[in-house]
Amino acid sequence: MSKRKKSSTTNAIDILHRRYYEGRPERLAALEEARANDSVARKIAALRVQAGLSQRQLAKLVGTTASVICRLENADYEGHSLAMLNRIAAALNQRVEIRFVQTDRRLQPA
Amino acid sequence: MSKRKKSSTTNAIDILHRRYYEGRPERLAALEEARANDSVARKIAALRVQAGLSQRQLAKLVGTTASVICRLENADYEGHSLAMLNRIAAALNQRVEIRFVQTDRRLQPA
DNA sequence: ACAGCCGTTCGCAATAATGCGAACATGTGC
DNA sequence: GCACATGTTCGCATTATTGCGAACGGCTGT
Repeated sequence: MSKRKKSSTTNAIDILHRRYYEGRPERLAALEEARANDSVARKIAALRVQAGLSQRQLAKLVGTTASVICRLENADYEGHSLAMLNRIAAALNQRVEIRFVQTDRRLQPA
Repeated sequence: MSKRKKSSTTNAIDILHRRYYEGRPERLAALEEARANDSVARKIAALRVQAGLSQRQLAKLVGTTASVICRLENADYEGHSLAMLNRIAAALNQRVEIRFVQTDRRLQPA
């Protein structure tokens, strides 16, 4: 595990990444979790809008209320369950697919 | 849910599908949910074995106990949460990726 | 102004997942 | 037999998510 800095990076994100996350599994996990939550929230919202539904309409299809949908579409929400994702997916004629992908290599800029 | 259903009839699955699932969103959802749960359970187990870890070892990495891991690896378990999946993924140097894919047409055995 | 729909936030009860230890059955090697 | 490790199931306390109504601000059209 060499620590030599090989590339003279001018990218601030890389620097910040090295400083705050590299070698800190907990922080990396928290980062990934936040990213995942945001991603899921956005996907739900996108799917709903794409289907031309309001939160209340989707809520009715899913069998819940608008406040619940709103909560799910919030990027900061951390309570996503597969059960709920499946219910939403089923209501929108979709299915949820879950994959585990390696994160060994460096992450690329979004 | 039955795992082995290899009949000689080529359209038995189609017939059963039409009879029990078509036009019944609730049953379709339940079917998909069972399939998804089984899939997730298997993926967790596969990842753990692939990493050469026992349930207790993974539990320690994740920050829980072996009984919890065992529960997660059970195909009938319905309580999968993104939080737990992320914890497991992080412990195994992976990240969870979620996708919604359309299931408009007839579903096909993988 | 009014009615209507939109997304959003709050609070709280009810439900469900997690956390944890204990115990069991199985298999392996000493 | 014994010790050890594995996967498994059970019960129960703790924690978190869901369910639901109510209310708010914003926006549109009448």
